[in-house]
Amino acid sequence: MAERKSRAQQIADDLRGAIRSGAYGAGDRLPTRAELAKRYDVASATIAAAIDQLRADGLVEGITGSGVYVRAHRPVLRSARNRLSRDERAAGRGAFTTDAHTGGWTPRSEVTVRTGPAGEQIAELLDIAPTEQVLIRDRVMYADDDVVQLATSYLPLAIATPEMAVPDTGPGGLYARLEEAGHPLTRYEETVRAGRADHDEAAALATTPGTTVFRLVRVASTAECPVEVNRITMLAERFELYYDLPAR
Amino acid sequence: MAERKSRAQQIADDLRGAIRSGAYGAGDRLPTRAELAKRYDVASATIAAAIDQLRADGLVEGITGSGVYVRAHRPVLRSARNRLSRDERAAGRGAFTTDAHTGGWTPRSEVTVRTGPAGEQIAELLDIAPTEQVLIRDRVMYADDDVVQLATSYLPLAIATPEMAVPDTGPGGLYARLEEAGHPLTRYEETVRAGRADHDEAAALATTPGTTVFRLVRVASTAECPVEVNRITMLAERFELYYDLPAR
DNA sequence: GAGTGGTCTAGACCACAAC
DNA sequence: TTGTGGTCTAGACCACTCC
Repeated sequence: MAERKSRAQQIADDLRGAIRSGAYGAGDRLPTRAELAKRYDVASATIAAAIDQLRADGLVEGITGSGVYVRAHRPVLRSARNRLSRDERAAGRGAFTTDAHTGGWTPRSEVTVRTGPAGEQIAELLDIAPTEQVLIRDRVMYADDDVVQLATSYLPLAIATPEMAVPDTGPGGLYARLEEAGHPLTRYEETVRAGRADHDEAAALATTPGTTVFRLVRVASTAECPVEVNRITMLAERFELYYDLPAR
Repeated sequence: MAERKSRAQQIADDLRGAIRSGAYGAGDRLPTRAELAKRYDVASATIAAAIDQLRADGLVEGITGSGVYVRAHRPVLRSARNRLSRDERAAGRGAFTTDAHTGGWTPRSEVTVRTGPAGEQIAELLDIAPTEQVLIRDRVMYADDDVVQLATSYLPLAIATPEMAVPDTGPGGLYARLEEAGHPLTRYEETVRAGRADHDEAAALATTPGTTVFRLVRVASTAECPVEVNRITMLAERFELYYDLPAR
Protein backbone atom coordinates (compact mmCIF):
# COMPACT_ATOMS: atom_id res chain seq x y z
CA MET A 1 0.00 0.00 0.00
CA ALA A 2 2.80 2.39 0.85
CA GLU A 3 3.61 3.97 -2.47
CA ARG A 4 6.87 5.61 -3.28
CA LYS A 5 7.20 9.19 -2.16
CA SER A 6 8.88 11.70 -4.40
CA ARG A 7 11.97 13.39 -3.05
CA ALA A 8 10.13 16.69 -2.81
CA GLN A 9 7.37 14.98 -0.88
CA GLN A 10 9.86 13.49 1.55
CA ILE A 11 11.49 16.84 2.13
CA ALA A 12 8.12 18.51 2.63
CA ASP A 13 7.19 15.86 5.20
CA ASP A 14 10.52 16.29 6.92
CA LEU A 15 10.15 20.05 7.18
CA ARG A 16 6.53 19.70 8.23
CA GLY A 17 7.65 17.41 11.04
CA ALA A 18 10.34 19.87 12.09
CA ILE A 19 7.75 22.63 12.29
CA ARG A 20 5.19 20.53 14.12
CA SER A 21 7.81 19.37 16.61
CA GLY A 22 8.76 22.94 17.32
CA ALA A 23 12.25 22.78 15.84
CA TYR A 24 11.11 25.81 13.88
CA GLY A 25 8.72 27.96 15.87
CA ALA A 26 6.17 30.52 14.80
CA GLY A 27 7.82 33.44 13.06
CA ASP A 28 11.12 31.63 12.57
CA ARG A 29 12.76 31.76 9.21
CA LEU A 30 13.50 28.48 7.49
CA PRO A 31 16.99 27.93 6.06
CA THR A 32 17.39 29.45 2.63
CA ARG A 33 16.65 27.50 -0.49
CA ALA A 34 20.35 27.18 -1.25
CA GLU A 35 21.06 25.95 2.25
CA LEU A 36 18.28 23.35 2.14
CA ALA A 37 19.31 22.27 -1.37
CA LYS A 38 22.78 21.57 -0.06
CA ARG A 39 21.55 19.85 3.09
CA TYR A 40 19.22 17.49 1.21
CA ASP A 41 21.56 17.26 -1.78
CA VAL A 42 18.93 18.20 -4.35
CA ALA A 43 18.44 21.02 -6.83
CA SER A 44 16.95 24.25 -5.56
CA ALA A 45 13.81 23.72 -7.65
CA THR A 46 13.11 20.56 -5.68
CA ILE A 47 13.25 22.54 -2.46
CA ALA A 48 10.92 25.09 -4.01
CA ALA A 49 8.45 22.31 -4.79
CA ALA A 50 8.61 21.04 -1.23
CA ILE A 51 8.07 24.52 0.17
CA ASP A 52 5.14 24.93 -2.19
CA GLN A 53 3.39 22.14 -0.33
CA LEU A 54 3.95 23.73 3.04
CA ARG A 55 2.66 27.00 1.68
CA ALA A 56 -0.45 25.30 0.30
CA ASP A 57 -1.04 23.82 3.75
CA GLY A 58 -0.82 27.29 5.23
CA LEU A 59 2.09 26.25 7.41
CA VAL A 60 4.56 28.67 5.98
CA GLU A 61 4.69 32.00 4.21
CA GLY A 62 7.30 33.04 1.68
CA ILE A 63 8.37 36.63 1.38
CA THR A 64 10.33 37.34 -1.75
CA GLY A 65 13.71 38.79 -0.98
CA SER A 66 13.47 37.98 2.67
CA GLY A 67 12.83 34.36 3.50
CA VAL A 68 10.31 31.66 4.25
CA TYR A 69 8.69 32.07 7.64
CA VAL A 70 6.71 29.71 9.83
CA ARG A 71 3.27 31.20 10.15
CA ALA A 72 1.91 32.03 13.53
CA HIS A 73 -0.56 29.36 14.47
CA ARG A 74 -3.57 31.53 14.12
CA PRO A 75 -6.63 30.45 16.03
CA VAL A 76 -9.28 28.43 14.35
CA LEU A 77 -12.51 30.31 14.01
CA ARG A 78 -15.14 27.89 15.12
CA SER A 79 -18.58 28.59 13.82
CA ALA A 80 -20.82 28.88 16.81
CA ARG A 81 -23.69 26.57 17.51
CA ASN A 82 -25.99 29.50 18.21
CA ARG A 83 -24.90 31.70 15.37
CA LEU A 84 -28.32 31.79 13.75
CA SER A 85 -30.37 32.10 16.92
CA ARG A 86 -32.85 34.84 17.68
CA ASP A 87 -31.37 35.27 21.13
CA GLU A 88 -28.06 36.31 19.62
CA ARG A 89 -29.79 38.68 17.26
CA ALA A 90 -31.74 40.16 20.17
CA ALA A 91 -28.35 40.81 21.77
CA GLY A 92 -27.49 42.78 18.65
CA ARG A 93 -25.28 40.19 17.02
CA GLY A 94 -25.49 38.74 13.52
CA ALA A 95 -24.14 35.33 12.55
CA PHE A 96 -20.59 36.48 11.93
CA THR A 97 -20.54 38.65 15.04
CA THR A 98 -21.85 35.74 17.10
CA ASP A 99 -19.01 33.55 15.90
CA ALA A 100 -16.61 36.34 16.78
CA HIS A 101 -18.12 36.85 20.20
CA THR A 102 -18.03 33.13 20.99
CA GLY A 103 -14.47 32.77 19.73
CA GLY A 104 -13.11 35.93 21.26
CA TRP A 105 -11.86 37.58 18.12
CA THR A 106 -12.59 40.99 16.69
CA PRO A 107 -14.87 41.12 13.67
CA ARG A 108 -15.01 43.78 10.99
CA SER A 109 -16.79 43.96 7.65
CA GLU A 110 -16.64 46.08 4.56
CA VAL A 111 -19.95 46.15 2.77
CA THR A 112 -21.04 47.35 -0.63
CA VAL A 113 -24.65 47.30 -1.72
CA ARG A 114 -26.06 47.17 -5.23
CA THR A 115 -29.01 45.80 -7.15
CA GLY A 116 -29.26 43.65 -10.25
CA PRO A 117 -31.09 40.73 -11.83
CA ALA A 118 -31.01 37.52 -9.82
CA GLY A 119 -29.49 35.32 -12.50
CA GLU A 120 -30.27 31.66 -12.93
CA GLN A 121 -28.61 30.09 -9.93
CA ILE A 122 -29.84 32.56 -7.35
CA ALA A 123 -33.29 32.73 -8.93
CA GLU A 124 -33.72 29.01 -8.57
CA LEU A 125 -32.78 29.10 -4.91
CA LEU A 126 -35.08 32.06 -4.21
CA ASP A 127 -37.85 30.61 -6.36
CA ILE A 128 -38.18 33.75 -8.47
CA ALA A 129 -37.61 34.68 -12.11
CA PRO A 130 -33.97 35.09 -13.23
CA THR A 131 -34.74 38.60 -14.43
CA GLU A 132 -36.26 39.74 -11.15
CA GLN A 133 -34.26 42.43 -9.39
CA VAL A 134 -32.52 41.56 -6.16
CA LEU A 135 -30.64 43.50 -3.55
CA ILE A 136 -27.04 42.35 -3.53
CA ARG A 137 -24.87 42.87 -0.49
CA ASP A 138 -21.17 42.15 -0.92
CA ARG A 139 -19.19 41.74 2.27
CA VAL A 140 -15.51 41.30 2.96
CA MET A 141 -15.13 40.04 6.50
CA TYR A 142 -12.14 40.35 8.79
CA ALA A 143 -11.09 38.59 11.97
CA ASP A 144 -8.49 40.54 13.90
CA ASP A 145 -7.54 42.39 10.69
CA ASP A 146 -7.11 39.25 8.54
CA VAL A 147 -9.53 38.74 5.67
CA VAL A 148 -11.17 35.43 6.44
CA GLN A 149 -14.34 35.29 4.41
CA LEU A 150 -16.29 36.82 1.57
CA ALA A 151 -20.05 36.80 1.55
CA THR A 152 -22.58 37.89 -1.02
CA SER A 153 -26.18 38.10 0.04
CA TYR A 154 -29.13 38.15 -2.37
CA LEU A 155 -32.56 39.40 -1.37
CA PRO A 156 -35.60 39.98 -3.62
CA LEU A 157 -36.13 43.73 -4.03
CA ALA A 158 -39.82 43.14 -3.42
CA ILE A 159 -39.00 42.19 0.15
CA ALA A 160 -36.22 44.67 0.85
CA THR A 161 -36.74 47.70 3.04
CA PRO A 162 -34.58 50.85 2.97
CA GLU A 163 -32.70 49.74 6.08
CA MET A 164 -31.62 46.57 4.29
CA ALA A 165 -30.18 48.59 1.42
CA VAL A 166 -27.57 50.44 3.43
CA PRO A 167 -24.16 49.01 4.33
CA ASP A 168 -24.84 48.84 8.06
CA THR A 169 -28.04 46.95 8.71
CA GLY A 170 -27.86 47.65 12.43
CA PRO A 171 -28.02 45.36 15.45
CA GLY A 172 -28.72 41.72 14.64
CA GLY A 173 -28.03 42.33 10.96
CA LEU A 174 -30.12 41.51 7.94
CA TYR A 175 -31.97 38.62 9.56
CA ALA A 176 -33.17 40.83 12.39
CA ARG A 177 -34.44 43.41 9.86
CA LEU A 178 -36.19 40.69 7.89
CA GLU A 179 -38.06 39.46 10.93
CA GLU A 180 -39.03 43.01 11.89
CA ALA A 181 -40.37 43.53 8.39
CA GLY A 182 -42.83 40.69 8.85
CA HIS A 183 -40.81 37.78 7.51
CA PRO A 184 -40.23 35.45 10.46
CA LEU A 185 -37.49 32.97 9.54
CA THR A 186 -38.28 29.33 10.16
CA ARG A 187 -35.47 27.51 8.44
CA TYR A 188 -31.92 27.76 7.20
CA GLU A 189 -30.45 25.35 4.68
CA GLU A 190 -26.70 25.26 4.35
CA THR A 191 -24.83 23.52 1.59
CA VAL A 192 -21.08 23.15 2.03
CA ARG A 193 -18.44 22.43 -0.58
CA ALA A 194 -14.70 22.62 -0.39
CA GLY A 195 -12.34 23.58 -3.17
CA ARG A 196 -9.42 25.77 -4.10
CA ALA A 197 -9.40 29.52 -4.43
CA ASP A 198 -9.08 30.73 -7.99
CA HIS A 199 -7.03 33.75 -8.93
CA ASP A 200 -9.72 36.30 -8.13
CA GLU A 201 -10.87 34.74 -4.86
CA ALA A 202 -7.25 34.48 -3.79
CA ALA A 203 -6.73 38.18 -4.44
CA ALA A 204 -9.86 39.08 -2.47
CA LEU A 205 -8.83 36.83 0.41
CA ALA A 206 -5.23 38.04 0.33
CA THR A 207 -3.75 34.60 -0.24
CA THR A 208 -2.32 32.63 -3.09
CA PRO A 209 -4.39 30.79 -5.70
CA GLY A 210 -5.00 27.18 -4.76
CA THR A 211 -5.62 27.87 -1.11
CA THR A 212 -8.29 25.59 0.27
CA VAL A 213 -11.64 27.28 0.83
CA PHE A 214 -15.10 26.41 2.02
CA ARG A 215 -17.92 27.44 -0.25
CA LEU A 216 -21.13 27.67 1.69
CA VAL A 217 -24.56 28.58 0.41
CA ARG A 218 -27.20 29.43 2.97
CA VAL A 219 -30.85 29.82 2.10
CA ALA A 220 -33.00 31.49 4.76
CA SER A 221 -36.71 30.83 4.50
CA THR A 222 -39.97 31.83 6.12
CA ALA A 223 -42.78 29.31 6.44
CA GLU A 224 -43.91 30.38 2.96
CA CYS A 225 -40.81 30.79 0.83
CA PRO A 226 -37.08 31.44 0.69
CA VAL A 227 -36.24 35.09 1.33
CA GLU A 228 -32.47 35.30 1.24
CA VAL A 229 -29.50 33.50 -0.26
CA ASN A 230 -26.00 33.99 1.08
CA ARG A 231 -22.97 32.69 -0.77
CA ILE A 232 -19.96 32.55 1.49
CA THR A 233 -16.35 31.78 0.71
CA MET A 234 -14.21 31.09 3.76
CA LEU A 235 -10.53 30.36 4.22
CA ALA A 236 -10.65 26.68 5.17
CA GLU A 237 -7.49 26.85 7.27
CA ARG A 238 -9.12 29.42 9.53
CA PHE A 239 -12.53 27.84 10.01
CA GLU A 240 -14.18 24.89 11.58
CA LEU A 241 -17.88 24.50 10.86
CA TYR A 242 -20.01 23.24 13.66
CA TYR A 243 -23.48 21.75 13.42
CA ASP A 244 -25.60 20.62 16.31
CA LEU A 245 -28.26 18.25 15.06
CA PRO A 246 -31.07 16.92 17.19
CA ALA A 247 -31.86 13.26 16.60
CA ARG A 248 -35.15 12.55 14.96
CA MET B 1 -6.52 44.30 -7.67
CA ALA B 2 -5.64 42.12 -10.65
CA GLU B 3 -2.24 40.74 -9.79
CA ARG B 4 0.15 39.29 -12.29
CA LYS B 5 -0.47 35.70 -13.25
CA SER B 6 2.42 33.37 -13.79
CA ARG B 7 2.73 31.79 -17.20
CA ALA B 8 1.84 28.38 -15.78
CA GLN B 9 -1.23 29.91 -14.17
CA GLN B 10 -2.31 31.43 -17.47
CA ILE B 11 -1.90 28.15 -19.29
CA ALA B 12 -3.82 26.32 -16.58
CA ASP B 13 -6.65 28.82 -16.86
CA ASP B 14 -6.62 28.51 -20.61
CA LEU B 15 -6.85 24.74 -20.52
CA ARG B 16 -9.47 24.88 -17.79
CA GLY B 17 -11.54 27.13 -20.02
CA ALA B 18 -11.12 24.76 -22.94
CA ILE B 19 -12.35 21.87 -20.83
CA ARG B 20 -15.26 23.80 -19.35
CA SER B 21 -16.32 25.00 -22.78
CA GLY B 22 -16.34 21.46 -24.06
CA ALA B 23 -13.41 21.82 -26.45
CA TYR B 24 -12.05 18.81 -24.61
CA GLY B 25 -14.81 16.49 -23.48
CA ALA B 26 -14.91 13.85 -20.77
CA GLY B 27 -12.46 11.06 -21.53
CA ASP B 28 -10.60 13.04 -24.17
CA ARG B 29 -6.85 13.08 -24.09
CA LEU B 30 -5.15 16.44 -23.86
CA PRO B 31 -2.32 17.18 -26.29
CA THR B 32 1.00 15.80 -25.10
CA ARG B 33 3.31 17.80 -22.96
CA ALA B 34 5.69 18.31 -25.88
CA GLU B 35 2.85 19.49 -28.08
CA LEU B 36 1.55 21.95 -25.48
CA ALA B 37 5.05 23.20 -24.76
CA LYS B 38 5.47 24.00 -28.42
CA ARG B 39 2.04 25.57 -28.74
CA TYR B 40 2.50 27.88 -25.75
CA ASP B 41 6.22 28.31 -26.41
CA VAL B 42 7.33 27.32 -22.92
CA ALA B 43 9.45 24.57 -21.41
CA SER B 44 7.80 21.24 -20.76
CA ALA B 45 8.16 21.68 -17.00
CA THR B 46 5.95 24.75 -17.21
CA ILE B 47 3.26 22.66 -18.89
CA ALA B 48 3.68 20.07 -16.16
CA ALA B 49 3.10 22.76 -13.54
CA ALA B 50 -0.05 23.93 -15.31
CA ILE B 51 -1.36 20.36 -15.57
CA ASP B 52 -0.60 19.90 -11.88
CA GLN B 53 -3.19 22.57 -11.12
CA LEU B 54 -5.85 20.89 -13.21
CA ARG B 55 -5.08 17.63 -11.52
CA ALA B 56 -5.36 19.21 -8.09
CA ASP B 57 -8.76 20.56 -9.10
CA GLY B 58 -9.78 17.05 -10.08
CA LEU B 59 -10.44 18.17 -13.64
CA VAL B 60 -7.92 15.91 -15.25
CA GLU B 61 -6.13 12.63 -14.60
CA GLY B 62 -2.64 11.80 -15.79
CA ILE B 63 -1.71 8.25 -16.69
CA THR B 64 2.00 7.71 -17.01
CA GLY B 65 2.91 6.38 -20.39
CA SER B 66 -0.47 7.06 -21.85
CA GLY B 67 -1.66 10.64 -21.58
CA VAL B 68 -3.60 13.22 -19.61
CA TYR B 69 -7.32 12.64 -19.75
CA VAL B 70 -10.29 14.85 -18.95
CA ARG B 71 -12.10 13.18 -16.10
CA ALA B 72 -15.67 12.18 -16.47
CA HIS B 73 -17.74 14.66 -14.53
CA ARG B 74 -18.67 12.32 -11.79
CA PRO B 75 -21.83 13.13 -9.89
CA VAL B 76 -21.66 15.03 -6.69
CA LEU B 77 -22.70 12.99 -3.72
CA ARG B 78 -25.02 15.18 -1.75
CA SER B 79 -25.33 14.31 1.88
CA ALA B 80 -28.97 13.69 2.57
CA ARG B 81 -31.01 15.78 4.91
CA ASN B 82 -32.48 12.69 6.52
CA ARG B 83 -29.29 10.69 6.71
CA LEU B 84 -29.37 10.45 10.49
CA SER B 85 -33.09 9.88 10.89
CA ARG B 86 -34.69 6.94 12.66
CA ASP B 87 -37.10 6.47 9.78
CA GLU B 88 -34.23 5.71 7.46
CA ARG B 89 -32.70 3.33 9.97
CA ALA B 90 -36.07 1.63 10.36
CA ALA B 91 -35.97 1.11 6.60
CA GLY B 92 -32.66 -0.65 7.16
CA ARG B 93 -30.40 2.17 6.01
CA GLY B 94 -27.45 3.74 7.79
CA ALA B 95 -26.22 7.27 7.13
CA PHE B 96 -24.01 6.37 4.19
CA THR B 97 -26.63 4.10 2.69
CA THR B 98 -29.25 6.82 3.06
CA ASP B 99 -27.06 9.23 1.14
CA ALA B 100 -26.61 6.58 -1.52
CA HIS B 101 -30.31 5.82 -1.70
CA THR B 102 -31.20 9.50 -1.96
CA GLY B 103 -28.55 10.18 -4.56
CA GLY B 104 -29.10 7.06 -6.62
CA TRP B 105 -25.62 5.60 -6.38
CA THR B 106 -24.47 2.20 -5.23
CA PRO B 107 -22.74 2.06 -1.85
CA ARG B 108 -20.25 -0.50 -0.66
CA SER B 109 -18.03 -0.68 2.42
CA GLU B 110 -15.07 -2.65 3.58
CA VAL B 111 -14.92 -2.85 7.33
CA THR B 112 -12.28 -3.98 9.78
CA VAL B 113 -12.91 -4.11 13.49
CA ARG B 114 -10.41 -3.92 16.32
CA THR B 115 -10.07 -2.68 19.87
CA GLY B 116 -7.57 -0.42 21.55
CA PRO B 117 -7.15 2.44 24.01
CA ALA B 118 -9.14 5.56 23.18
CA GLY B 119 -6.21 7.95 23.09
CA GLU B 120 -6.42 11.57 24.15
CA GLN B 121 -8.47 13.14 21.39
CA ILE B 122 -11.14 10.47 21.24
CA ALA B 123 -11.24 10.14 25.01
CA GLU B 124 -12.02 13.81 25.39
CA LEU B 125 -14.87 13.62 22.92
CA LEU B 126 -16.30 10.50 24.53
CA ASP B 127 -15.72 11.84 28.03
CA ILE B 128 -13.76 8.77 29.15
CA ALA B 129 -10.19 8.03 30.23
CA PRO B 130 -7.56 7.92 27.45
CA THR B 131 -6.58 4.41 28.54
CA GLU B 132 -10.12 3.05 28.37
CA GLN B 133 -10.62 0.43 25.72
CA VAL B 134 -12.79 1.28 22.74
CA LEU B 135 -14.17 -0.63 19.81
CA ILE B 136 -12.67 0.75 16.62
CA ARG B 137 -14.40 0.24 13.31
CA ASP B 138 -12.43 1.22 10.20
CA ARG B 139 -14.42 1.63 7.03
CA VAL B 140 -13.45 2.28 3.44
CA MET B 141 -16.52 3.40 1.59
CA TYR B 142 -17.22 3.18 -2.11
CA ALA B 143 -19.72 4.87 -4.38
CA ASP B 144 -20.17 3.03 -7.66
CA ASP B 145 -16.76 1.39 -7.15
CA ASP B 146 -14.85 4.63 -6.45
CA VAL B 147 -13.39 5.09 -3.00
CA VAL B 148 -15.02 8.26 -1.73
CA GLN B 149 -14.60 8.27 2.00
CA LEU B 150 -12.84 6.74 4.96
CA ALA B 151 -14.50 6.51 8.34
CA THR B 152 -13.24 5.38 11.70
CA SER B 153 -15.76 4.89 14.44
CA TYR B 154 -14.93 4.75 18.16
CA LEU B 155 -17.24 3.22 20.73
CA PRO B 156 -16.53 2.54 24.42
CA LEU B 157 -16.16 -1.19 24.93
CA ALA B 158 -18.37 -0.89 28.00
CA ILE B 159 -21.27 -0.05 25.70
CA ALA B 160 -20.50 -2.37 22.80
CA THR B 161 -22.49 -5.51 22.18
CA PRO B 162 -21.25 -8.50 20.15
CA GLU B 163 -23.26 -7.41 17.11
CA MET B 164 -21.40 -4.10 17.07
CA ALA B 165 -18.06 -5.91 16.99
CA VAL B 166 -18.58 -7.66 13.68
CA PRO B 167 -17.96 -6.03 10.30
CA ASP B 168 -21.61 -6.06 9.23
CA THR B 169 -23.74 -4.41 11.88
CA GLY B 170 -26.92 -5.25 10.02
CA PRO B 171 -29.87 -3.10 8.92
CA GLY B 172 -29.69 0.50 10.08
CA GLY B 173 -26.07 0.08 11.04
CA LEU B 174 -24.34 0.91 14.30
CA TYR B 175 -26.80 3.60 15.36
CA ALA B 176 -29.71 1.18 15.06
CA ARG B 177 -27.85 -1.36 17.23
CA LEU B 178 -27.04 1.32 19.78
CA GLU B 179 -30.67 2.30 20.14
CA GLU B 180 -31.71 -1.34 20.43
CA ALA B 181 -29.15 -1.81 23.17
CA GLY B 182 -30.84 0.84 25.27
CA HIS B 183 -28.93 3.93 24.19
CA PRO B 184 -31.46 6.18 22.44
CA LEU B 185 -29.60 8.86 20.52
CA THR B 186 -30.73 12.41 21.08
CA ARG B 187 -28.10 14.48 19.42
CA TYR B 188 -25.39 14.52 16.78
CA GLU B 189 -22.66 17.12 16.68
CA GLU B 190 -20.71 17.48 13.49
CA THR B 191 -17.51 19.45 13.11
CA VAL B 192 -16.28 20.04 9.59
CA ARG B 193 -12.83 21.03 8.44
CA ALA B 194 -11.30 21.07 4.99
CA GLY B 195 -7.72 20.37 4.08
CA ARG B 196 -5.45 18.42 1.82
CA ALA B 197 -4.90 14.69 1.78
CA ASP B 198 -1.52 13.61 3.06
CA HIS B 199 0.41 10.76 1.53
CA ASP B 200 -1.35 8.02 3.48
CA GLU B 201 -4.87 9.39 3.09
CA ALA B 202 -4.21 9.82 -0.60
CA ALA B 203 -3.17 6.20 -0.93
CA ALA B 204 -6.27 5.02 0.94
CA LEU B 205 -8.52 7.23 -1.19
CA ALA B 206 -6.76 6.25 -4.40
CA THR B 207 -5.83 9.80 -5.32
CA THR B 208 -2.76 11.96 -5.25
CA PRO B 209 -1.48 13.77 -2.14
CA GLY B 210 -2.79 17.30 -1.90
CA THR B 211 -6.30 16.43 -3.02
CA THR B 212 -8.86 18.50 -1.15
CA VAL B 213 -10.74 16.57 1.51
CA PHE B 214 -13.39 17.17 4.11
CA ARG B 215 -12.57 16.05 7.61
CA LEU B 216 -15.70 15.53 9.60
CA VAL B 217 -16.01 14.47 13.21
CA ARG B 218 -19.40 13.35 14.38
CA VAL B 219 -20.22 12.76 18.02
CA ALA B 220 -23.44 10.84 18.69
CA SER B 221 -24.89 11.26 22.16
CA THR B 222 -27.70 9.98 24.31
CA ALA B 223 -29.40 12.29 26.78
CA GLU B 224 -26.74 11.30 29.30
CA CYS B 225 -23.43 11.19 27.47
CA PRO B 226 -21.61 10.78 24.16
CA VAL B 227 -21.56 7.18 22.97
CA GLU B 228 -19.80 7.21 19.63
CA VAL B 229 -17.27 9.27 17.72
CA ASN B 230 -16.89 8.96 13.97
CA ARG B 231 -13.97 10.53 12.14
CA ILE B 232 -14.69 10.77 8.44
CA THR B 233 -12.43 11.80 5.58
CA MET B 234 -14.25 12.51 2.35
CA LEU B 235 -13.08 13.44 -1.11
CA ALA B 236 -14.22 17.06 -1.29
CA GLU B 237 -14.68 17.01 -5.04
CA ARG B 238 -17.26 14.25 -4.71
CA PHE B 239 -19.28 15.59 -1.82
CA GLU B 240 -21.61 18.36 -0.92
CA LEU B 241 -22.63 18.53 2.72
CA TYR B 242 -26.16 19.56 3.41
CA TYR B 243 -27.58 20.84 6.69
CA ASP B 244 -31.17 21.69 7.34
CA LEU B 245 -31.41 23.93 10.38
CA PRO B 246 -34.65 24.97 12.01
CA ALA B 247 -34.72 28.60 13.14
CA ARG B 248 -34.72 29.15 16.85
C1' DG C 1 10.89 0.33 -29.29
C1' DA C 2 8.67 4.71 -29.41
C1' DG C 3 6.22 7.88 -26.87
C1' DT C 4 4.17 9.50 -22.52
C1' DG C 5 3.72 11.60 -17.98
C1' DG C 6 6.18 12.37 -13.53
C1' DT C 7 10.19 13.95 -11.58
C1' DC C 8 14.56 16.07 -11.01
C1' DT C 9 18.85 18.91 -12.33
C1' DA C 10 21.73 22.89 -13.07
C1' DG C 11 21.43 27.13 -14.13
C1' DA C 12 19.23 31.48 -15.08
C1' DC C 13 16.45 35.82 -14.50
C1' DC C 14 13.49 38.98 -11.98
C1' DA C 15 11.43 41.70 -8.23
C1' DC C 16 12.06 42.57 -3.85
C1' DA C 17 14.10 42.90 1.11
C1' DA C 18 17.75 43.91 3.86
C1' DC C 19 21.78 46.14 4.53
C1' DT D 1 24.98 45.60 -3.29
C1' DT D 2 23.93 41.18 -1.94
C1' DG D 3 20.95 37.50 -1.14
C1' DT D 4 16.27 35.85 -1.19
C1' DG D 5 12.12 33.56 -2.97
C1' DG D 6 9.38 32.80 -7.20
C1' DT D 7 9.53 31.38 -11.71
C1' DC D 8 11.12 29.47 -15.92
C1' DT D 9 14.37 26.86 -19.22
C1' DA D 10 16.52 23.05 -21.55
C1' DG D 11 17.54 18.84 -20.92
C1' DA D 12 17.59 14.45 -18.68
C1' DC D 13 16.04 9.96 -16.58
C1' DC D 14 12.61 6.60 -15.19
C1' DA D 15 8.52 3.74 -15.17
C1' DC D 16 4.99 3.02 -17.69
C1' DT D 17 1.65 2.30 -21.84
C1' DC D 18 0.90 1.11 -26.25
C1' DC D 19 2.13 -0.98 -30.36
